[in-house]
Amino acid sequence: MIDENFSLVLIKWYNLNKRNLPWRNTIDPYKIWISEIILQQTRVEQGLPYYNKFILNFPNIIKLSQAKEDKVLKLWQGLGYYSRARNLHFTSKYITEKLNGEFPKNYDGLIKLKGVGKYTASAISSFAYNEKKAVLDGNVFRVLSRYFGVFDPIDSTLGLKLFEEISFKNLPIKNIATYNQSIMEFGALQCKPASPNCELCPLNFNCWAFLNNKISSLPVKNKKIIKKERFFNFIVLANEKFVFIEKRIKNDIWKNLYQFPLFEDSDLNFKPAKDLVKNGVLLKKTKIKHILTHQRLNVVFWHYNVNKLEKNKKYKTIEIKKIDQYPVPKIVENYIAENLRIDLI
DNA sequence: AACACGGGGCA
DNA sequence: TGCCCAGTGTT
Repeated sequence: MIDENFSLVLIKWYNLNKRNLPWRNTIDPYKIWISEIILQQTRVEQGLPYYNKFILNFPNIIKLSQAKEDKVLKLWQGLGYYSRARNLHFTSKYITEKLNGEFPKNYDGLIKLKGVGKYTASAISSFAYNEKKAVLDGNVFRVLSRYFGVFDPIDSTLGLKLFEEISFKNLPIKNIATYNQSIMEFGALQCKPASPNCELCPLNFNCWAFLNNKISSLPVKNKKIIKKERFFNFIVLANEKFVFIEKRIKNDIWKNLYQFPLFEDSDLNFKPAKDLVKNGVLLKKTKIKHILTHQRLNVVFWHYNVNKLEKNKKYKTIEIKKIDQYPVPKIVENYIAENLRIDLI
């Protein structure tokens, strides 16, 4: 499955239709790296403001390596998949301390970095160094499967090998970087997942899926995701000035983010332990459903007002006005915004 | 090979 | 609701 015309058409389309994105105006591997990590499983529109914030706060790898993890996670707050931020920070220190501050200059060096897999190593090595590597992301799977009519599941081992072969064989002789950008941009803007406008597609004259009316069945994916039901009870224990928080340290969602003291239960019948909330007055009880990719969270915020916040071994007592320094999950951020920053207490 | 990991947008 | 998004690390 090789089409000599394929890459030429895509590059031509790209030059006419590409968006102006900040990471495309640089060959600084650091900035390209940041953008690629941010964009993993994330739409350009969602990631763009985070990229700008990141580069503003950490213009180079030294600055990132010197930062506290809390600050890195705070800048990442709301973007999800927080291991990306932790690995980004870890790798910045690794490059600064162990690689003498020098960014790896090829695919083989890049792929060894934590948080950098096949896709990202291909992207950085082609964009920054014009190395001959084909990017293979969600967009590319979609474009290739439709154009060449490939029904092998993209999440199977055999399917993956086949797509790697097809994508590599269709690389142009030169302009690897531009071609890789082209096929991804084409997937994002033209060959969209749902209802693409194939009538005005520059590849429609030779697109297998279009010619066979199979656009909506490609690409093929095997696995279905199962949602786990969980029951979270956050105890917001506060007086006028202070509140308890804790850090999530287990290998679970939101690792290394902060939250109000959490009591996870197996159903909705939770009641806060008396010794924790003694002398407290229940001001408000807020129930919220929070849907993640793999989990359905049933969250209850139990908001208690107390006169005095006694020292607690398990929890950290912080000033409410300083709570914005701590990275928190989106649902906690929402609660803070609606209940703690305004004059409720 | 299968699974865990967030949050938002769209049909 | 279910699927997808510039995927990767762990088990």
